[in-house]
Amino acid sequence: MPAASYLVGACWVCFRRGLSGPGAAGDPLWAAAVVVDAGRIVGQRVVGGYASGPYVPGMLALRLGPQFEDVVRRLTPWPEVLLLDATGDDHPRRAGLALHLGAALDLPTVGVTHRPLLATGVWPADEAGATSPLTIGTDQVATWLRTRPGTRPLVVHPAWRTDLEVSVRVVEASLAGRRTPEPLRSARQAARRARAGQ
DNA sequence: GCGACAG
DNA sequence: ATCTTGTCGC
Repeated sequence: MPAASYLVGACWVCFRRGLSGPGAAGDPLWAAAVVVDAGRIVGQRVVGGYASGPYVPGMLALRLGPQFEDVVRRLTPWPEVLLLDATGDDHPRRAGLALHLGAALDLPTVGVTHRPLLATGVWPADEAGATSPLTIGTDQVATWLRTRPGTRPLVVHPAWRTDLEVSVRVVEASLAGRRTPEPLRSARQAARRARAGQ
């Protein structure tokens, strides 16, 4: 039997260039979602829309939740896991957007961010694959992951139906030699391309 | 009062 | 998010 396809999805939202500060409801945006199979894009959707509210730390879902849900629902084929720039348990109410979106879509999710929201932890060694825990109190809620030497580590957040171990494994498997997982890069590129067309 | 603060 | 600037390395 052939090896099973491993379909990894990702979604991204970008705003008009030059927008600064927290923004507001009604900000024009472009949302993109992709599905990648062994490094190849096998599904892609892009949609224009408007922000539901301003950006407030801890309430990202109120700004972008409906837009992410809308674009991902249009995706075919359906991925096995979805990556997005958001947190899971690293949140004031242990309910970051990655958790919300996975629950709403009944789809396993993994958050990937540049920095933690509340959690703290020392950076891992400067070697590919090095990790260190990010904790809130005594609970590990996310993992620092050095995806490439000499670059800032990423924060990997377990979210809907994923755990600390699986989330790191999914991210490492989708790096394709870059610092950022390839599906997320593709989704960002698709959103920006749509923006450029307007 | 001041800085921090997923995107 | 998005912008700018500067630096390092291939």
